[in-house]
Amino acid sequence: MELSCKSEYALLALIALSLHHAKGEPIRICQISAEQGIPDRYLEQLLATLRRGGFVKSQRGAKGGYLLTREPWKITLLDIVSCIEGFEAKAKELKSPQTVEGAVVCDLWKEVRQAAESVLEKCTLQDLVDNRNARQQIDLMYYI
Amino acid sequence: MELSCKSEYALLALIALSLHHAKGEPIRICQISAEQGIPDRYLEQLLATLRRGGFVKSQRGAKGGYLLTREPWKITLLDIVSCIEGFEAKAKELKSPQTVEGAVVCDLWKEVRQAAESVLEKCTLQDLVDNRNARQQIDLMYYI
DNA sequence: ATTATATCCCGGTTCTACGGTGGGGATTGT
DNA sequence: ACAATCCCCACCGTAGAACCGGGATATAAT
Repeated sequence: MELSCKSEYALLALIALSLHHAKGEPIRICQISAEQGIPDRYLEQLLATLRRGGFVKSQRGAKGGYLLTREPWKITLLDIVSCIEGFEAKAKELKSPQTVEGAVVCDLWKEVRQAAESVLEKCTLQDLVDNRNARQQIDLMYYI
Repeated sequence: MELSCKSEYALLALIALSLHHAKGEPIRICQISAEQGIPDRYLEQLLATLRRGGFVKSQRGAKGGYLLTREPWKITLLDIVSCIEGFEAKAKELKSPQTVEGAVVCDLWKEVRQAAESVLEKCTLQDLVDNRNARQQIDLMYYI
């Protein structure tokens, strides 16, 4: 389970897409990258991965951009992170332990991974958006 | 939180040290590396890190080797992994988020990390050793 | 004292992934 | 036609992982 900058960028982009999702209009890469401070050419790659993962669809040409394919509450964060971090993580698991000690540590690893994944599994993209809106309310109160 | 091969090697080495801990005799690097299938020169580096972290002490010269400095039940796995994966992980936290969305994702990251760390925190080196012994019993039963 | 044994410490090498950049091509609304 | 926008492929620099060598140093046995 990796929690790299990559996954963070992907979540930020999907939050941005969720916020505009009601309108039904596509959002441009450069718009997201400007709002969230993500290098646009890098974001492009991540959105391509998310598109292949079936989370977003793209519309090419003028007035084009990206759209969510599903409602934000139908996407768990584990789905997203798994897509971004790739499936070669599964390949790493395949190295079956040769010793008793190796098996014990392997079990421990699975337990830790499970703990992390359960957090991501319980949380949907909509939950993140709700958190964002709640936090923005708080910030506004301080501003007044 | 990284769960790399590095940490796995370190845990295996410390399990091996725990198993021989009662005798009070030091164990050589080459013995551990042979038992656990760890490249000896690499293991040397990891044991040096663990020594600087205060988990093991070394005895140089003939009949030398490594020894645990504390009892296995006084060492949590979080202690070990934190020592091995380094403290620059804390530096990564320092990048305070610039946007509301960034803050939300940062909170999520902390939550995931906390979940993983709590698993490691609850488990001591002795627990690992006990698991190992229990598993070996099972293997023996199948063998008979 | 000498020697064998072991760690210690310095360095180098190879490989992979991450974060990021660039160029050219395909598609689409106006 | 044209501009806007995504698509694809390739590249670069850096960092860390995993690993290897060589020599210095400390210790025990002789």
